[in-house]
Amino acid sequence: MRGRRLPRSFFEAPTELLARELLGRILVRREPGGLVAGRIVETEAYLAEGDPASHSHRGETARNRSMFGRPGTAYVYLIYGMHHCLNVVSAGEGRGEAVLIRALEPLEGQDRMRERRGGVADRELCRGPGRLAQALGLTREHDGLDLCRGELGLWSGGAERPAVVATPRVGIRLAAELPLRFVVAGSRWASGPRHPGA
DNA sequence: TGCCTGATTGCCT
DNA sequence: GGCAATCAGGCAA
Repeated sequence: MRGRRLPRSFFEAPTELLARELLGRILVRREPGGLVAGRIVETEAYLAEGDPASHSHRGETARNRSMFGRPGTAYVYLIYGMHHCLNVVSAGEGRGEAVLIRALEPLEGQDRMRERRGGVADRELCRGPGRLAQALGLTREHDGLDLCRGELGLWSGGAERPAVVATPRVGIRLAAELPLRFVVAGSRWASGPRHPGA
């Protein structure tokens, strides 16, 4: 059902393309207590050039180092002092581009997710980048992990590819007009304050 | 050294 | 719909 684990070559792709290709894929975390997994239904692309909203826009720092790592690396950062967000490094090593995972459809380990999320409605378990990171128990400790091997990984999912809608990104001020957010059309699991039209 | 801001969330009115 | 919570990086002084 999860298909096969996505290889390095999958991530060595233009960031916008990878952001689309990640929709419908399965994010899996294998932890001592069991498996926690969900289907990606919403992503955002963050580019190296012409994208002042990207963490890499001002160059490499101690915080964003892993964003410049090999494609397939996890970049996890703390935002607003309290929420973690998971990104997947794309393009090429040293480029500083990544895809933010914004929402999942829970597939496995929902009990574990409910514990971590404090008993919210199931629809809220992984709807939003901070929420899914909390549901999977991801923190800065997971920053820099290789998604091609180890406890955290991405799987191909089924052969069917979902219909994709592109919209402006959520919650940013700079370059807010660029249509770099991608959503599985009609998914009830997507976040988005309020998606326009769809 | 200090101030300001942010790829968010959830609680309050 | 508004706003506080909370902290590290980036930049000005």
